[in-house]
Amino acid sequence: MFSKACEYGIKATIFIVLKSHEGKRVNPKEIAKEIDSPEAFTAKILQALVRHEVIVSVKGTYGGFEIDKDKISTIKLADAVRAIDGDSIFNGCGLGLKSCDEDHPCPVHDKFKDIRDALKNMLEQTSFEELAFNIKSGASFLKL
Amino acid sequence: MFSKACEYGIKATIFIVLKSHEGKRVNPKEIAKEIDSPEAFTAKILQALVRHEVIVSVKGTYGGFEIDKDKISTIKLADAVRAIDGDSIFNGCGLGLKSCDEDHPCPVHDKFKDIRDALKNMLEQTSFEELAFNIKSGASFLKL
DNA sequence: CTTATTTAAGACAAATTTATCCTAAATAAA
DNA sequence: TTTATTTAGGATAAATTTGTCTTAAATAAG
Ligand code: SF4
Ligand code: SF4
Repeated sequence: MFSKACEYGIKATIFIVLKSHEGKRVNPKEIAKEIDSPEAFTAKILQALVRHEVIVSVKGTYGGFEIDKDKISTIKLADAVRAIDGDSIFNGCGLGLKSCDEDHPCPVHDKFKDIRDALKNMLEQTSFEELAFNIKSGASFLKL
Repeated sequence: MFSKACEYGIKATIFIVLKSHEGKRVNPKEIAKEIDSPEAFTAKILQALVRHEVIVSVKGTYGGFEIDKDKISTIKLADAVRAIDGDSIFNGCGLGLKSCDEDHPCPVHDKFKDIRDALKNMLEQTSFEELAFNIKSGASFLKL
């Protein structure tokens, strides 16, 4: 479904939201430990999230990654997915014809479109704040 | 979503269904041309479909790949997907935790489960015969 | 039985994704 | 300003997926 990079990116963003709520910044080491991911690879993914303005980085002592407090509630799953995997999951799908449209669809188009749209809606409607809240309350987990 | 191999496998199976309806066998060359895929790689995928008993192979002169006529209507998208990509798409998902269950879910579990189940249902309910019929009627296409 | 034909299988190669490592650039503290 | 700290970026490596090629095995026709 998602690339490994995207999975790490989503988990990392949830953790950063969690920490940003407390007004704290986090570094790649801490993040990788928390989400059980390879540290250097995670750092690369964080760079991509910064470039796409999903998260913010601060260099130097006491630096790290964070999210603007008043922006936290606006970030959706789709933002992280788009930053890392692009939007192929939103428009490309099924049998991956080179140039497909409603008038020249692949055989699974009608069946597939509904699933793809449901996925798209879910990703665009689910906020990281909501996901982070469930971690905090112990309803869900970032590793194991 | 699906691997390239799985995409080719699905298209190939649709084409084989189409030909089997006419009582004809097809070889990898013909299949690859029809679905616009690399021939040798497609041959490998056909082997996997044979091993998983989705299609049947006949060696020697006038040999090729086919599907038992009375079995055609029973084959579902899920059969080909399982044969090639395994069942990770049916149970693994979301953030890919190592050992996840309802009691120890990842943060996206609740959101994700619905999509995954919808996908699973679609794959298990859609028959290749139905897809092949749409090709035949010109409602959908295998390439371009 | 012999031969031509076709799939099966395994070794190999290319491309992509995942992951690591080292150095540069930025920044804040002292 | 100097130094310590931290992210950014590029080179490299490992693993996986995608793709090719050659030979073996099976089978039907003649
Ligand atoms: S035709 Fe429809 S289902 Fe098939 S690849 Fe294009 S958008 Fe996806
Ligand atoms: S969505 Fe549910 S089943 Fe999928 S990885 Fe997360 S916890 Fe596991």
